[in-house]
Amino acid sequence: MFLGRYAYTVDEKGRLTIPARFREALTGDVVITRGLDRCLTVYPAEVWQELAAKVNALPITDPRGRSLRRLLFAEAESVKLDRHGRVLLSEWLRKYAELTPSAGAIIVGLDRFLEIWNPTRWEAENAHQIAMMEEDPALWETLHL
Amino acid sequence: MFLGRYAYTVDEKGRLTIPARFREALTGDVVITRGLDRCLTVYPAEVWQELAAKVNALPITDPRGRSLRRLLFAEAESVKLDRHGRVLLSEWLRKYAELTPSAGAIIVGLDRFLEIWNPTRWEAENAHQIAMMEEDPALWETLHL
DNA sequence: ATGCTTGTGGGTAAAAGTGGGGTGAAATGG
DNA sequence: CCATTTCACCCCACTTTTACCCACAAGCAT
Repeated sequence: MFLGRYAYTVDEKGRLTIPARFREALTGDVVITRGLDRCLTVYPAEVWQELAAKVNALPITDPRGRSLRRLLFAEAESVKLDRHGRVLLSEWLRKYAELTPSAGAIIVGLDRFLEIWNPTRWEAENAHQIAMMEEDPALWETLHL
Repeated sequence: MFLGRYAYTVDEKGRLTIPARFREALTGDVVITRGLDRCLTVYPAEVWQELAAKVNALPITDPRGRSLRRLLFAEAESVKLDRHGRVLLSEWLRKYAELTPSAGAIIVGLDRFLEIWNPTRWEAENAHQIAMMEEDPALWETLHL
């Protein structure tokens, strides 16, 4: 269960530390790929398998299915954490999510997977989220206990 | 079943004592997140699971689903009580709910979960509740209990 | 009164975060 | 096919933060 929002640095080599409390669930292979909204997504192997299966089930005749396939699979990387719990992000992925040493990175726990954000982009997204909820309070209904 | 209102202090390290009578129901993981009206909410693990399951059911391709997911999970923290029944609140959550060592905190039992309030905000909210009830009793009819 | 439980504060040892250097393997070019 | 270079991986070292432990103080009940 990944929860919370953490600020970390990206070093000159393109390495990013994963929060210590998440590492236990990321011992094996980890898949990093492009996410929607210009962030990166990080999946434990099992969760990735599930997601891949769902995408593979989409008919190849659906243009949206083809796009989603390319978005997820084309730039995906299977990596392992190093001894200090860091992952090496390819230059391509770093560029996609605008991750630089000076800007740093925000790691967000989303229950079953993680997202990696450029901090200023995350702030903007956050403001956007709040605005959307205020505009459309009915969305909160989903949360009724 | 959480009931009652209790006053506690927040120490310099950001720790907050949970009332002793509540601890029995909070032995495992506890999830703390921001609530509406600038308070924090505290959920036992089982109650949180219910919430999380509902949000996870939303597809990632729906922009509103993504926003809701990020709102709920990103600002939540999974914590354990320490040996003395205290939780450590992140700086971010403390700032959101205006919790400082000098102000202290009010813990409110709300049956299935708890709320944590800045004392003066709680008083204002309390007065607001009563005023609303007295001014326009008809408002409450819609709840038809 | 006197134990016991609860609330509060602080100190310390361990772990986490960050950066840099060396080594071997793969890639590139002649 | 060989020489050179680049890059990823592993190791080490330093700094900061976290979490655990203990000690004291203040009720409450016996």
